[in-house]
Amino acid sequence: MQQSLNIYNTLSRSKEEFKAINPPFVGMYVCGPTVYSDVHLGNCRTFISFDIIYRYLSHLGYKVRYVRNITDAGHLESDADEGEDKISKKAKLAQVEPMEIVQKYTVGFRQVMEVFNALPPSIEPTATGHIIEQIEMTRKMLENGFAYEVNGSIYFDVEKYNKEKNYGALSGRNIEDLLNNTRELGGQDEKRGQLDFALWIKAKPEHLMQWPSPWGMGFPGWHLECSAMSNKYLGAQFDIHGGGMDLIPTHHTNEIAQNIAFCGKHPANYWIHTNMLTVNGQKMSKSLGNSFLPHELFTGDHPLLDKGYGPMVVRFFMLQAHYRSTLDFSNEALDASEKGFKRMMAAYDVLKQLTPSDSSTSDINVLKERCYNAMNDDFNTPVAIAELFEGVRIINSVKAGTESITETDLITLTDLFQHFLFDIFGLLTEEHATNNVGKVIDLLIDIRNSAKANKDYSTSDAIRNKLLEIGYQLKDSKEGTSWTTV
RNA sequence: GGUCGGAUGGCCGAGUGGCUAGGCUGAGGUCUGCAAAACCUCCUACAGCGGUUCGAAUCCGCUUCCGACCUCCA
Repeated sequence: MQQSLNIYNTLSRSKEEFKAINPPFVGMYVCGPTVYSDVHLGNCRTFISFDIIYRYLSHLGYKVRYVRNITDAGHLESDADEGEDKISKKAKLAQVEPMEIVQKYTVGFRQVMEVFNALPPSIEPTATGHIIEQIEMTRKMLENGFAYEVNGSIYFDVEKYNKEKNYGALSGRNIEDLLNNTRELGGQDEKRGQLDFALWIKAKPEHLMQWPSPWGMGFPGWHLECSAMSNKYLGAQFDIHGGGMDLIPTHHTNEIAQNIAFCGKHPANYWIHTNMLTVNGQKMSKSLGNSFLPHELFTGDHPLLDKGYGPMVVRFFMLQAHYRSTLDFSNEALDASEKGFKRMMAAYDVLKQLTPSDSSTSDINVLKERCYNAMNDDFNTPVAIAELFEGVRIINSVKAGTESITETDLITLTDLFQHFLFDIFGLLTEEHATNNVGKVIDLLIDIRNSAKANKDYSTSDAIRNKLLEIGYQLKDSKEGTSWTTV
């Protein structure tokens, strides 16, 4: 068995054995959403991926402090540091308080996460709740000579930073290439260098969101809140920092620069980045207009969808691809996952009813080992699921009587399925019918059995077909008739 | 244009220098009054062209195509 957990680290571009700084404690920071609009499915994929990582680390016995921020200020319309704060802009359009926008989309985000059965993080701090920390950090960066003030705004001096440190360490780019390829953004001449970014932005009087600072009224730049909050809750150096891949070149690169400029320490040992969800091969994004909202997916109310899919089917679909691969979104792929998910869950129900024998025809311990090996290899959920499907085959074969399993192995297998399906993958069984419905169906099964005994097949078929129409499927077997919801 | 990453069977998706996942679909079979489910078997793929090697889909080079980032984006 592969004992150790290996994680692909963006910093080294290779898999590394995971070693916690202070075991059994693990600090993990994940960049959360900017709450100016609904989260779409691509956003969800990232948070579901980190939910799995959080769950697996916890399952292994780590005490994880999982910090995921809510960015509710500072995220500008463009990186020219000229535009308006995204939330401020939305608030003006809707003629509401910025905090109403923030509240609406924060609540919406949490609801969606709950529907996907993603565990809430240990701490969910907000940018507006940490203005003081951000001002303090900015002050320190000025003091350390990595930032400069222009007309009440503070900018980070990237070229100066890069003389002492490696600005492109995370993205793998060198600064000359970046300088040569930076597009002319225009309208921005306060900054000394093209790559410089704002730490603190002077607010115009009409700005809705602004706070007092040593440099006058203003608001913090995007990137800064994550540096400030990770530092506050996880310390200057912690174990894991994550987010979507699209954050690597700018947001995370700048975060690292800020933390180093602030205290000289690289914030995180392992940088984990999740890949994009695509639609017809293209990244799902708000600006491309190809994004799906979770409720559109659940109801099927979207031009690209033939039908709706349950949140657990979507979760299972996402787990069938590795988090570092792009995943393409289509009806066909969702259909396949839906069937696979139902088969998996049906097998779990069967598993609970199996009767043990004196010997096992399959090596359950090897199966278990394979499942853990898969997860230990950079959280390889698709391989782990493939192994579990081998378990499904065993379960169904034992039920059919073509294979057998000992009591010890049965316990191992049951634990394995429970741990993986529910604790680690975070799946939920679809709500089974209430007891009363179950009793009524059992009664109908009895009546149908009498009819069958009398060879009154028109009655027995009618019962089966009508039940199927309203969503309950009967399955005859040697042990009797069972039923499932469709 | 620059940087980086991909191209896997009908579809989705793992993986990897020799033992060639898995799900879905399709075909056949077993079971069954018939269905459904389940189980068994089959359809055996790695973009193209070279090279390294006893052996490559896996390593190297070139070509074609696709994507991401360089503008806000998980």
